[in-house]
Amino acid sequence: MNRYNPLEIEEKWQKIWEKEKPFRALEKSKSKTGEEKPKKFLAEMFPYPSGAGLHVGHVRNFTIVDVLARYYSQNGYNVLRPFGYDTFGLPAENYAIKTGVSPKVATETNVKNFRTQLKRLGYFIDWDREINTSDPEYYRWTQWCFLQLFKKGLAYQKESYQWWCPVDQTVLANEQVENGHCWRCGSEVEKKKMKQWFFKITEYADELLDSIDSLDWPEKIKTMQKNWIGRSRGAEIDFEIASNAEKVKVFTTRPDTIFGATFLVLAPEHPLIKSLVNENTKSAVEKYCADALKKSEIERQENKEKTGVFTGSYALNPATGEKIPIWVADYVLIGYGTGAIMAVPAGDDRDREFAEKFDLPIKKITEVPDKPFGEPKTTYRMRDWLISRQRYWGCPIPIAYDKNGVAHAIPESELPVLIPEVDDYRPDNSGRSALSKATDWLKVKVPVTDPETGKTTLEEMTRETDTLDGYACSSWYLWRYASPKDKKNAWNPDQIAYWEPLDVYCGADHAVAHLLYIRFWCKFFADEGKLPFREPIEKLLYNGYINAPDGKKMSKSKGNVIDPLDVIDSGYGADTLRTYEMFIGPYDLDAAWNPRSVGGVHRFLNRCWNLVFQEESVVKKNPTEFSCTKKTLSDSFPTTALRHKTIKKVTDDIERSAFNTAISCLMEYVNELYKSGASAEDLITLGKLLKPFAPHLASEILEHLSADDSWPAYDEKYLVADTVEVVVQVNGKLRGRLSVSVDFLEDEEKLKSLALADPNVKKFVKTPPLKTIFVKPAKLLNLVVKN
RNA sequence: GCCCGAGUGGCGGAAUUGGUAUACGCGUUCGACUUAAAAUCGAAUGAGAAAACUCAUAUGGGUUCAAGUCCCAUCUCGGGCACCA
Repeated sequence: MNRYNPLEIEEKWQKIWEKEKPFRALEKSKSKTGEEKPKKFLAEMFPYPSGAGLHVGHVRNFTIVDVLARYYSQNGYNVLRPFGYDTFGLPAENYAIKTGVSPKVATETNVKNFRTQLKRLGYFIDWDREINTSDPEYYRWTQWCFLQLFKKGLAYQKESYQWWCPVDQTVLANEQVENGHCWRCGSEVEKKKMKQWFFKITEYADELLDSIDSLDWPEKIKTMQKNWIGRSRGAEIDFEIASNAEKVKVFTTRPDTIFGATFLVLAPEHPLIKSLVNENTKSAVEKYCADALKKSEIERQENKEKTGVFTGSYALNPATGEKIPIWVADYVLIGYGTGAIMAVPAGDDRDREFAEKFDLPIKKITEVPDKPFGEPKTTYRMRDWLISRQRYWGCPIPIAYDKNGVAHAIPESELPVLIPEVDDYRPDNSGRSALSKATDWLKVKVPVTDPETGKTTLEEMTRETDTLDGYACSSWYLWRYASPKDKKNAWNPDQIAYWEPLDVYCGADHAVAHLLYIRFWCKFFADEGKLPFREPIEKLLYNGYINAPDGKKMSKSKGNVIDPLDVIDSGYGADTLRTYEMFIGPYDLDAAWNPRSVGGVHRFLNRCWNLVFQEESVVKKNPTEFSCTKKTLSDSFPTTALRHKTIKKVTDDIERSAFNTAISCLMEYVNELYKSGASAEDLITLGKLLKPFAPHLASEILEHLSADDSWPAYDEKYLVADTVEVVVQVNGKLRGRLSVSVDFLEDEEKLKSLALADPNVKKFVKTPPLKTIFVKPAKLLNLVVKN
């Protein structure tokens, strides 16, 4: 046979897989043998299909899932590994604005390209379950989900100050603002007062927080989510205003420090400020508040120097009865607690700094109240999820407004609300999306029932022109995977009961946003009786990034992007690429691309090929036992123990997601077989163990040896040798090695005398040992002596 | 500032429960094959030493028969949050 030619082999097997569809998940009811297979449902975070095609980072992410899918499949599981595309979003829309190509067309092209590339990697994907969030058949159900939340009051409108990206001309969720910059275009965000749609995620704040500990997720992600939710327990205390009947409600985590409260501070946006100013202070306070709003959040963050202004009014400290001044300052945030604080400069650094700057009293806390002041209150750092986007290429919000501006749900029977075709995709300056330009589409008749007569009439209304945050589309796709073609339901309850929750989810991003939102929706739909579980993801693998060879992030502008298709086409093939990305290091750490190491992995696969297909001139085969056709072997065959050891190690390593060491173990195995010769059983085992990583080559090997791909079992009895090495230490230092019969491991006295007979050990043992310690699993004997 | 991680050869990394530190790969050196090169195969490869050994897992202490692993302190790097009362 010829040399290892990956491109030829890969094309052959990809054609076979395309035709035979071996990666289709079995419907539970259709289980062939009658005997039910256990299920495994695995998925990666579905990608945004960009015009650039697959990235090596995608390949790492998808290959992890692929290794597991193939491993579980080889172990007899009914595996569901679907695939999808997160296709709504700004890149397609901005491309449309630039080129005039509609986002729909551009998206179709990109998805097609992605699919072709994915197939060239030989992925174990059930292609009959492909989904796409901008497909009307998909987004009608996104709209349905919205309506369920709307019905329960968990989708609501609120006028408030929100993050606004002036370049993308849309509002953003808190989770999409990174250091005061837009997560997509990087421009500085502003605050804008707008009426917007929200999902009431705070309703589930406690459960989202309390159930984190039970998740089999990386601690890093769990901590980030805990911090994001940021629960604080404290109290709300009313402070009476000296000059009028109003009260200022403050939130504090330390109500016990109230004796040290010497002034109050309100956020510049606080509604009570108007009633607190007098003729002397009015203009200064108004100017301060207006400036604070104008200041970008960056400025507010960068300039930690305290600023503020006195309102002219006083409040009464309920503990001391003292009159204390009320100030306005931007270090108090309107969105947290009550937007007002009692300042305790003796106990709080920020308050002290403020008091020192404005010469306000600092009073030592000498007394603690017997009965606590105020009402116990819990607050959260997390805010409700802002879901309106003033952009064209998103899922339309299924809402219309009557002539009084009241929001009405579009009836479920009228879904989907399709995205209208427009000529100009640009949002306008008014803060409305391009949907507002589809004048015919805007008009809709919605049935309204008169509460008195009970009569239903059709009323002409105007459609909502905002679209949904893309994260809404990805908050339920894992459930759609269970029944992606269902025309009657967002998800089919029987299929959900069988497949879900997801066993393993793998991704490298969205630690708080997506992974929090999907938990929120899961709890909501569980409360609705639509899901039989409260956490959607059993196990989360959060993989690291792949960086350029210099360790820096790959980016088009730096010109250091490695294209996975180039790696394949250069002659290495997909198996080398996949195996290399699993070998590059622990899956959860960032890694730098190393072109030479790719060559090393290719050499390894080449050696695998040679072992099976090459003539004796290259590989020294076992002179007595080697035969590719011989299926039964004696236990005394020289590589039997090694084979069983390798099976155990590779199995254990895949189970604990240590893909890099699983591969190094296979390398050792192959190196050893090169030296000692291989039996047919050894080679079949190699093919089986290799298949999750290099499925094309492994399929070729197994076909050649007429073997199936069932995962091999190991037998403990082969893992114990007749003769074992016992390490001898003196005071913890290695001084000798004994080769002894395995029976001696039971006889510590015998080992001790053998050790003391060793000339090298003798040199270090001048007096009889005080004690000896024998560690059986490590086969280590430590002699403790006093010399 | 606060909260997490992580520091091991020339490089990526291994050591899973406190028990033989440096597996595997890259690189380098030498050898075989070749007119030659590539490819391939074999050998060596933490530092010092001829060797016995000694010293090495960021730094300094500690616990232990035994520490890369546990404890305390310090330094460096990475990530997250950041005026959240």
